[in-house]
Amino acid sequence: MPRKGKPFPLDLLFRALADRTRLRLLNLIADKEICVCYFVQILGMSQPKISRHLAYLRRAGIVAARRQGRWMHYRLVAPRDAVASAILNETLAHLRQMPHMQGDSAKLETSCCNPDSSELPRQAPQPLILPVATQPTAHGPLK
Amino acid sequence: MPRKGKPFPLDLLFRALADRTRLRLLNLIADKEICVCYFVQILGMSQPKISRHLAYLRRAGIVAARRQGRWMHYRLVAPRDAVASAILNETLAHLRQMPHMQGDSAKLETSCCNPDSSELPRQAPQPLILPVATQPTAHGPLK
DNA sequence: ACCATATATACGCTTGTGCGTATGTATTTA
DNA sequence: TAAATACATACGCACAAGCGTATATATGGT
Repeated sequence: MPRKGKPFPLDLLFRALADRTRLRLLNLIADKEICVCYFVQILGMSQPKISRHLAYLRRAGIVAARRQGRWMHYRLVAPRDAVASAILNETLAHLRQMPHMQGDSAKLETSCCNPDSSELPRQAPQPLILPVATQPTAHGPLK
Repeated sequence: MPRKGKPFPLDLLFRALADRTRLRLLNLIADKEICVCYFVQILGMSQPKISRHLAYLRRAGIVAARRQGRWMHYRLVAPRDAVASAILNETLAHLRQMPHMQGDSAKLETSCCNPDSSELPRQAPQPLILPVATQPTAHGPLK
């Protein structure tokens, strides 16, 4: 259950959701931790643009980052506020229904961070399998 | 059931929801048609500010207006997109739970558009009772 | 016709947002 | 230590948002 901490203002959450790119990022990130380079490749956008939107989501308290070597993995985190958390989860559930978003998710399956496997000792980063407690599922609550 | 018309972009809906004043307006309007003068009195904000936010919501296709004499009554309308409509309804349901919003709703019960009843032939405007089909309830879908 | 009322809109300002581009920072590899 | 990689951030710009103030518009009353 999401705890009821500081009164996370709802309009802050909605501002974070009020951008098409950020919605695509959130949909991709909804199921599992994802590396920045995947976002760049799947959305076909510049790395600074992706990074800035991720920073926006991070400041909004919706995602968190974890460093693994050179790579940064982003994951969802539940807003402190119960209502905000519920709305976020409901939104993510709806996003999964949209064809456009499903297209992104499909690309995630077949894509790799470094497509040119010429120098393959450096593998594409794989997301950590987090403990279930902090690993939100597609349908369930964020915890 | 909400029809699936033009692909109402979700980020547009979220931009409309990304403002504290607009959220308060939507919460007040959720149950029944409300006159602008009520908004002004309950939220304690300037009339142009209220009017501008209502215009914003109108342009976003979330509310509609009806003129009755000098007064303008605003009501909710369902976005053409099914997902947008669902998220809006879920958001409204959550708003009703928030103490701050309940405070606004409580004021609506005891407030009147023209508190100085010295010249009372001109009564405060009462909302029309619309047919059920276009009158969204607090819990149910917007139609 | 004239005035009052209710609401909408225009104007000027400040702040926030999104973006491309360039540069900074952390980490690994040679 | 130097170069390369992955990512973050700073800068400048164009534009949208939000606000107070002033003004326009529409309706009703006299």
